[in-house]
Amino acid sequence: MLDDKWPDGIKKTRQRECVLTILKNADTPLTALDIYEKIDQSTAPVWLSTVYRVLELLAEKGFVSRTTLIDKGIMLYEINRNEHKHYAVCIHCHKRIALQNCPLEIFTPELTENNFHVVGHKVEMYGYCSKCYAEML
Amino acid sequence: MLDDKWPDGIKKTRQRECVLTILKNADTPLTALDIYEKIDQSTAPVWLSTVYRVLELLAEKGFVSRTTLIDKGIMLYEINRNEHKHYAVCIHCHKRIALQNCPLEIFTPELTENNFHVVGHKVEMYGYCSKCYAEML
DNA sequence: ATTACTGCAAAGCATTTGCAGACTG
DNA sequence: CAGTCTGCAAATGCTTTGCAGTAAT
Repeated sequence: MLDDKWPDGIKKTRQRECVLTILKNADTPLTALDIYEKIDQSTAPVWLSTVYRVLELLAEKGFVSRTTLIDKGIMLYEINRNEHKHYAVCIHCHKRIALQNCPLEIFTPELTENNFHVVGHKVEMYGYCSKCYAEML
Repeated sequence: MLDDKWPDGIKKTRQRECVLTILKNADTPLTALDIYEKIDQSTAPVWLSTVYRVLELLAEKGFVSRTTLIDKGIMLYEINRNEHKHYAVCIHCHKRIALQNCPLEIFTPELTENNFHVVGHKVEMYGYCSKCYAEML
């Protein structure tokens, strides 16, 4: 995906590849700042505002999807690999456990009834992971 | 719920009842500003920062739950009435259609396997409502 | 009376925007 | 070369915080 040429009038730049690579290698959704900090700023700097702009572009084009942290309203980005879109999120340590099942067809009849055209979806379960739950007892 | 006495050392105040009433009467999640604007500031003013503080308290105590708008990271609050927790959200006009089905038992085996203790959950479908979809064509 | 809560102002912080120079195709 | 993109700085806007006075138990 996007290894060679980018679509339309969208140019392939070092900064964009930088962000994309990090997202590809991530196994959990990242904040813009996370991504910024993973970039080696000493040799090939990429500004935080650029990271935001790249993320916005990628989201707009459908290459990444956005979520938010529960408590704070901080935006998280993850690459769309058509998997790992459902998580159990620990309220305490924010660890995310990817869930495999996707039962969303169950909503389909309701949605067609409303003439709603689905583009994406999000499922998150909130609670305590085993470790944090143990600590609380 | 909370009609009479409030729990623990938590005091019942005009401001808190104000916010709570608005949340109870709302049929869709609201932002802090929405709530602030619904309060009659000319006769019984409640400051926006107070609204935030009340919402934080209510969320902490489990009386309201939080969501966020998709594109912007703006927090939405809705009262926990153990229903209407699943929405189809229009990307364009932000209209929310409440969904009735809740197929989340499907996740249960995975969660117990991970020793994850569920407290809450959220399901949101993103797309275009019939009106906005028609406008786009 | 004690402790918690609110008004108010100011700070905090994630995100966005404007503009001039740099780079891509 | 034309049209995009990025560095950089400054602004924006939601949310939080500090403090002194006010109200609830």
